[in-house]
Amino acid sequence: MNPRTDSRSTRPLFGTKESPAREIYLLLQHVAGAFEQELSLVLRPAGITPAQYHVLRVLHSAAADGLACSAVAERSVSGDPDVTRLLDRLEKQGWVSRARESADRRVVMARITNAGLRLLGKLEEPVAALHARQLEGLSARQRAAARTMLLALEGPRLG
Amino acid sequence: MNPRTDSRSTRPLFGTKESPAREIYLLLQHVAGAFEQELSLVLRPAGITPAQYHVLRVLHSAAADGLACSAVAERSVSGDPDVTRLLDRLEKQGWVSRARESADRRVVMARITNAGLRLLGKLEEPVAALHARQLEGLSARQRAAARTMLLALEGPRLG
DNA sequence: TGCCATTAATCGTTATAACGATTATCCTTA
DNA sequence: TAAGGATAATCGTTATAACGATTAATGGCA
Repeated sequence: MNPRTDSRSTRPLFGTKESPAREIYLLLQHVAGAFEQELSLVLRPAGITPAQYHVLRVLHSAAADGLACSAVAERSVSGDPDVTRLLDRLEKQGWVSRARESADRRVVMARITNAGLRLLGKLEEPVAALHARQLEGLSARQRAAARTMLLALEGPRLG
Repeated sequence: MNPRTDSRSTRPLFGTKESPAREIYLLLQHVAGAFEQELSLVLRPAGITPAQYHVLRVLHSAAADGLACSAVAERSVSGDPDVTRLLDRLEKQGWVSRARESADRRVVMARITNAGLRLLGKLEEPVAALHARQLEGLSARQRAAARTMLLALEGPRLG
């Protein structure tokens, strides 16, 4: 592993005199950032980013029907404010195709291509292995608790 | 709240047929992203980003001694690969100062200015309020569990 | 002492994120 | 049915992130 990305492995934890709430905030950002960085390393040989990978999976679950660009944005992890250009890049690489609807000509449907499906197939195993490794510090019981907790943190935002 | 940032409040959750490990990964990214976005809104009037705010706090805890740029990078939440230009921006706004060491002329020490300290002072209350609100979905017991869990997730990375 | 590996920070460049404004299409209703 | 508001996607621009290469200074060692 190169020294740049490795630096995150041995970085000292941030100050100990943070408020409890801020400590949790920082830990959360730290873990989420490390996980995403690790995923990006796994995806790099395929030439896609974590956000692009997630969109491909979303489109996969929509299958042949495709999904309107706005629907893709809504399901995006980061509420991507610019799905258009993210799809531009995926389309240029041949992983998705886009077509304007005939019914409502405002909407553009995005679909994953066969090449995109093959790409997801190749990535499935290494990505699953990564996630397994990332969670290996938690017992099965702790994982269930983690899920509950994250849903509780997300919940307040859902109105 | 504007419609752009509000979209994240009502976004449907991602697909239900994800693997357990991936579901946790997505929840984690989702919550971390939402929290950071909310912090960025609180910081916006002050003209700084969450990463810059964190660096200012790190420098604050280092007080007058200052901190080498490399030390700042190590303590950065995202292992910032380009602290130089982040500090450039903070310096241009007057929140930090930099000076090359006389002992070892390779290292550049960064220090927070008095203006930077005043800025942190003004931000302290709104940021604390935000974090309190973000965690209001968790009981005190759950917060302790969350901290333990996040440390367990981070731990494996520390060798 | 002079050389070379190492370390600290910066810089050049490309890619992506973020924000606002714009265009095209549709829907409602007066 | 024509006008005005709403919605979908795109585009223009600026700022930041990411990556690699480079420069400057140090320390060890023949």
